[in-house]
Parts: sequence; structure tokens; C-alpha cells
Amino acid sequence: MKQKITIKTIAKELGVSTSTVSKALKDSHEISKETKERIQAYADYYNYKPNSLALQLRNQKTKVIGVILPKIVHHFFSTVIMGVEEGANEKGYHIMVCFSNESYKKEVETLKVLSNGSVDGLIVSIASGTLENKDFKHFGDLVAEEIPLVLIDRVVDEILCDKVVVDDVGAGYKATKHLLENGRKKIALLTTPKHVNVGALRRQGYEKALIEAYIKTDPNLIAEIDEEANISDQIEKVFEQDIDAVFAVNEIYAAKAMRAAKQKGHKIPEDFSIIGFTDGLISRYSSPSITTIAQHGFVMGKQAVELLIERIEKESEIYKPKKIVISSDLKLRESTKPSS
Amino acid sequence: MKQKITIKTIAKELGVSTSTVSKALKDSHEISKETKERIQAYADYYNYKPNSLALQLRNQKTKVIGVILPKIVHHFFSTVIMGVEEGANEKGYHIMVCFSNESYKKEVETLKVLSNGSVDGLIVSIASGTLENKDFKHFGDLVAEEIPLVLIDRVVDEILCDKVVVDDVGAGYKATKHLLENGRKKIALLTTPKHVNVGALRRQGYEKALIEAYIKTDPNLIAEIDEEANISDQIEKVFEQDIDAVFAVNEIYAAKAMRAAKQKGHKIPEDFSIIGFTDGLISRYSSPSITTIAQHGFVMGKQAVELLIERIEKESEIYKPKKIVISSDLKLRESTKPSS
DNA sequence: CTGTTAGCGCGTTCAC
DNA sequence: GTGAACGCGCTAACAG
Repeated sequence: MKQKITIKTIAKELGVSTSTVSKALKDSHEISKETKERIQAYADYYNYKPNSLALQLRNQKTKVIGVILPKIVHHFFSTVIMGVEEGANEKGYHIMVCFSNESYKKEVETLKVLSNGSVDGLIVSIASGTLENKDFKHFGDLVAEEIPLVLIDRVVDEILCDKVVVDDVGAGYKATKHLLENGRKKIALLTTPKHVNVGALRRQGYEKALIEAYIKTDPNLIAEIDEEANISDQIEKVFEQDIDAVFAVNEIYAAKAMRAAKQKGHKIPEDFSIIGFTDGLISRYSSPSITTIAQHGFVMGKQAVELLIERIEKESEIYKPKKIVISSDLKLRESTKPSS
Repeated sequence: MKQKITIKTIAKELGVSTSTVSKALKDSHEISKETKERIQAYADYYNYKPNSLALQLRNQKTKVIGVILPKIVHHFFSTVIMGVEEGANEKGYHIMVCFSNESYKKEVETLKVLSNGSVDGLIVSIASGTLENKDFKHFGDLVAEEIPLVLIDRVVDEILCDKVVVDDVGAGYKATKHLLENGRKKIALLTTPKHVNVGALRRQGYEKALIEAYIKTDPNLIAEIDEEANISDQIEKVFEQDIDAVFAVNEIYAAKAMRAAKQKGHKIPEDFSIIGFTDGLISRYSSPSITTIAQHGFVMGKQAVELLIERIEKESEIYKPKKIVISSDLKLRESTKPSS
């Protein structure tokens, strides 16, 4: 890279001291109008930009927020990133994005690297690998170092920090209730393995709605999809049961369920209903389009980053972890009948 | 944030000099085994991490790559980010992600901020706003400052730097040819306004294939979709013409076209064919699933970052801009008939 | 083997 | 009104 122009070079070139330059560039009243103009003109001409690294080192803050997500090719997380980025920008921050790829190991490494001073704070959604082995020590270390941290969506209580989550139980409840209102009785649930707690919470909502309708939950209708194995096969297996509706905890499962339902000859939504999760492109553009729970990833991202920046900038205050719950909406589309 | 432990504190605590600590931590042979152990033990115990900011300032490199994309809630760009991130990680780099939101103004600002020393190089896909007003001065400045830059997907020749693109002309050609082989004669093209050059290139391929088949291109069958207006309306308008196939330059247009085609009562793929662009979730999960051009965003991202890092690390060499063309594949699905 | 010095680029304090 | 000195955290060159 080309030699960058610094305060020092300007000072030498103009025969003044570096501090004079520094002050002049900040339009300080300590400097005579004359020299200020000279210096500013020179800086302008040579396109001087203060070196942010030096500033960061001096100020002990980077104005950068680290973001660690399990994956990105996923509508929900994409929108979260958008929200975080927008919120960060508004406050003069930038974001550094990393992915754990659902791996515990990579999450630990990334967390370690980012906490070496390159970011002022972190926003993390926990990898499923970590949720599975339940080892949260790396987060504990972070908290001990008092590095501001906000957990989003996939959170665990053990970690003492701010959190932003969707109302997963409520969402599961709303979705299931809507299916019941469609007159469905045999509602299959396509969910994640238990350790992914959002799946577990949505399931709670599902069960709650069934109980209220005096329907016994049938374990055979609940499939905990193992993403390591063939997903379609697992879903098709569910369709071997006698079912009249599906509630899927993400949009891919919902889309696959729709395919399976069509193949079985079910008419949607006349005699079969489907609800998904994540208001992404698939739900919107499949046909019939899929009724879904909108998670509002953008809002979550934005709230998370606002919370984080507040924490960063008001470090004096006593630390009382906050938890923000974003309520989710049912977005009615063609895969279910309108509620009466 | 809690007071961080530094080399200095260790030095003071252990009654040695900072340079001794520095060397000891690097396991230098200059230091006696005894002191090394003492120091390392202490550092370990207090979980010492070298401050990356200081290192960056000293080494004049950040090991960070800036990435500026027009948007993210888009399968192609998501996969690009994945590729960039993975490639960067492999070489010990991190990525700082920003979005121009297709806006010229934001692109200029972001470019300026990131080029103040916070990144070692940049990967950019140009905002459509910039392509429209054709003002590339901000990129010129970057090149003049000799900040390594790689342009991907949306590139322009005026900017002298490395580039990674897909073979858009070839892709348009392949897609159109496949439709012709399906026996289609009246192929509509749903593309972007002309200033988005990838759209223009794909159109060239489309026209080339038609010419080879001795079919005159009919301007009425070509719709340059204006994203500011209602997209569906514009697409439905195309269907007022007598057409038997659609080639769409992205998957959203393809999905919308599919809806419109179904409404018109066309049977897909028996008497109507559709091809999209971007092998994303919509194409995969809609029904019928959509034959599409796979752009290989992951590969592009990875190639781009490898090119960039090479440029960063071998700055001595003479600068000869490279252009890598990634060939695209036609991914056959249900919305077209198999080629005979 | 260990310590001193200097410098990365900047801003601030305190003399002059 | 201007400049010298210092420090942010670290390391390389040089001294001892």
C-alpha cells in the first residue's frame, strides 16, 4: 500500500509541530486562523484521513461491534444482520461479522479472537453445537472480562447478559391455535432436537394450545428433525401418519412439508393446513404461499445493537441484565384458511 | 469494561521489563527458561491476551477485510459472504461487513470510512445507484491510494482492479438455449434496468441464443423491471403478451412469473417453461421447483478473498489487474422439460 | 540473558 | 499562538 499521509508528514512539510496540525484540523481556537487555513488546505489537498487504528488505540475503543451467528444463508439471520448493521451505523459503529457454522469449536475460537480488543462489544446467537454440549464457559469468560454482550434468539439463562428473543412459546401457541381454528385435529409438529431451545419453546406453545383444546399431544406426530440426516425422508415419514396439518419451526421444513402434502394428494388449504416459521422468501413465493410466524429479525437485530451500544457507552452504571421479548405475528397466507 | 491486563502490568508485577515479557511470551530463546516460565504462568493465570489494536498499529496491518454489498437478504449475496468469510478465516483474516443498500451515497461514505486504515483491503459489489449515475470517483480514489480492491459480480471496466464475475453472457445464452430446446419460441425476458450491467450482459446472452435460432428478438417481450414500482404488476403485464416461456434474471422475478403463469392457466413445464437466476431457496422449494442458473456465490466470494489477500500480502509485485470469470451452471428442475 | 530506547499515529497537557 | 513531551500497547534494534 502507498505511504499514507499522517499528521507528522503534514507538520514536517509545513514546518510546524504535529500538535499544531492536530489542533488545526480540529479547528481549535488555540490556532491562528492563518495557520489553520494553511494546514486544512494542505490536508484537504492530500486527502488526509486520520488513522483510525491510532485513534482506537488512544481512545481504547474501536467503534466496532462483533456479530457471531450460526449461519447466514437463512432469511432470519440475514435480516438480523441488516438490523444490526443499520442500528450500528446510526450510532457511528461498524460491524464485524463471523459465523460459527453451528460449531462449538469455531464459536469458542471466534469469541476469543474478537475479545482481544478488536471490538467494543458482541452480539451472538449461540451455535447449536454449543447448545448441545451445554458448555458455556467461553461466554462466562467474556462476562467476567466485562465485555458487553447481547445474546439473541438462541439464548441460555446461565449466561448473565442482555438478551433479545422472540416470544417463542407464544408463537408456537398462536400458530397451533390458528390450525385448530382451521378445524384441524391431527397437527404434526416439525421441530428441532431438544437442545435447540427455541424449538423446545415453540413446542411448549404447541402443547399448550392442544391442551386448551382438550387434545392429547401424540408423540408420534412430533418429529425432531436431525439436520445431519436426510431431512426430506424424516418429513415424509411423518406423513405416513394420519395428519391434517403441519406446524414447522422454520420455513424449509414447511416448504418440504408442503411438497410432501401435495404428493399425498392433500388439498391445501381446503383439507390440509401448513404453518411455518420465519417470514422469508420461500413462504412468500411458494404456491400456495405459506402462512407463517414472522420473527421480525430486523427489529431484533436493531434492538440488540441498541441495547449493546447503550451498555458500551454507559459502562458506569450497575449491571442489571435485561431481556427484551419481541412478540411475533402470524402472517396469514394461502396455506391455511382465514380465521373466522 | 474491566481493566485489561497488559504486558506492562505483567512486567511491573514480576519486576522485569516489558520487552522481557514480550519476548518470554513469544518463547524467545533470548530469555532464560526460568523467567519464561514465571512470566508465562502469570500471563496464563490472568488470561493475558495481546491487544490487537496495538499490534495492528505497529504492524500497519489489521488482518481485516472490508466487504461492501448492495444488500444481504438475497441468497446470492448471502452465499458470497459465506465464501468470503471462510476464505478469510483460512488465512487468518476477519471480515467487516457493510451494506450500501443500493445507494450511491452510502457506498461513498462506507468506502471512505473503511479506507481510513481499518481494513487491509476491500471486496465490493457496486450499488445499483452508483451504476446508474456512473460516478466511480470514490473507487478511483481507492485505487490511487493503492488500497487493494476486488470487485465482484457487479463490476465496471473503468475501475482498475481485480474482478470476479460470473459468465453472465454465457449464462443468459445457456438459459435461453435450454428454453429453445424445450420448443419455446416466445420467450419473455425479465431483467433489470440497463445500468445494472449484469442484467445487460445476461440479455446479450439471451439475444445471442435467439439469433442463433433465427428468432427475432421482440422488445415487447423484454421487461426491465423497475424495483421502485410494483414488481408484480410489471410482470403480470408481460403475461398479457402471447408467451410460452420466461427467463428471469433473479429468483424473485422467476417466482413471481411462475405465479402469474399458473394464474393464466399455463401448465408448467408441459406448455410453459421458466428459468430463473440464483440457485436459492425459492427455486429449490417452490413447486414446481425452478430450473435456474447457479451463480456459485460461495465460490465467487472465496476466489475474491483469495485474490485480495494475495494482493495484500505481495504488494511488491507489479499491479496487473486480473479478472476471474466463474462459469455458471444450468440447474435443471421441474419448471422446464429435460433437454433431449 | 535482560533492559533501554524508539516508534507505529494521534491527541492532550503543559510549558514557552 | 505554538511546540515538546507523554502515553495508548507492543515489538525490534540495540546496549549492557
